[in-house]
Amino acid sequence: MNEIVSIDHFNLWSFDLNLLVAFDALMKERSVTKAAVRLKIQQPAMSHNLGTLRTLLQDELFVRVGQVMQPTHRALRFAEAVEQILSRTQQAIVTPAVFEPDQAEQIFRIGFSSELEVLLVPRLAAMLNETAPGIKVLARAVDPELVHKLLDDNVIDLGVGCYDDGNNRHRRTLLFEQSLMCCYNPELLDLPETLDRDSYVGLRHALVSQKDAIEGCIDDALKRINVRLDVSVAAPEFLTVLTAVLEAPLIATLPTRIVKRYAGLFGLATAEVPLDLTVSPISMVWSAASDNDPANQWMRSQVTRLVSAYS
DNA sequence: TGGATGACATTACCAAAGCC
DNA sequence: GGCTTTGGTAATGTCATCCA
Repeated sequence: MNEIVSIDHFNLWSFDLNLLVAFDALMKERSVTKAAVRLKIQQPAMSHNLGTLRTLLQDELFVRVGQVMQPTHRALRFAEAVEQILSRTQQAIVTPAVFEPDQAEQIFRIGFSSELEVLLVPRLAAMLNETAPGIKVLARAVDPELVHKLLDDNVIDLGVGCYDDGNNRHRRTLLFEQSLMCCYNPELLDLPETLDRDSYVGLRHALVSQKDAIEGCIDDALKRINVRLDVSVAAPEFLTVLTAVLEAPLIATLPTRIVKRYAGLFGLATAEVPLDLTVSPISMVWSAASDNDPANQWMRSQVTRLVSAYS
């Protein structure tokens, strides 16, 4: 088993690694002049390189035998290591960075607003299980006000939710516009099929809130139209809000996608929101530093594809 | 003929000073 | 405090030449 040796950067810095290239050329050509031609430098420059190598390695390295520069025993041993170093370095330089999802082993940390977490994570899990079994997703609810800091601190790789542009360290793409619907338990609330504004405002409400404010995520939209709701329950998870509505005579105002997907499962009735509520669109945000990272690019494309399947 | 060496030119690096 | 400019120094390369 190879011993792992820590790199002494200071000593390597003081040793010009181009000397290894010069040494390799000398080994292959067995001639200072031909080695110089190979590296497209003049013969004296190569001679200087050989002189420096002789000083650093405290060995003649090459001795002239007739027309040939014959390597010493020390040079022959050194050559094996140099060959490996240069060939691996060249391979690392010329091999483009590619991301192979079926081979990759990686954990993606994605911050979601709770609607997107509920809608996307199950499909993301199914997709990864099928096409990229080594990739895992660590999902977490992220406050819109914190998402850019979490990206900066490398706590999350992507954010998907109701997020703004951030600054020039961040990138954002719009995924879809949001709309809202209401749902309630028809056994606890006797409401007409079409709700009017006064009836809606007069009810007790359950809302999703990832902030301290009980008015929840639609707080700004309500303020714009000068409406205040009587909020009985505000919780960060949609599931909590849906079960609250199931148990209590409350009405929930939630993203249309959530209502259409889960209201039926809970036996809840649905209704249009009788207010002109304009809420922020759903975006995906990431750090500029990971903009060209193939793995991050791949995950962004997968999220975009899964989201478009809902549209 | 081919490697080694001295003189000179160019380039890179570093530290100090000035500016915002 | 951070960035840019400037001048000094060291490293590196080329040319010319010497020597084995």
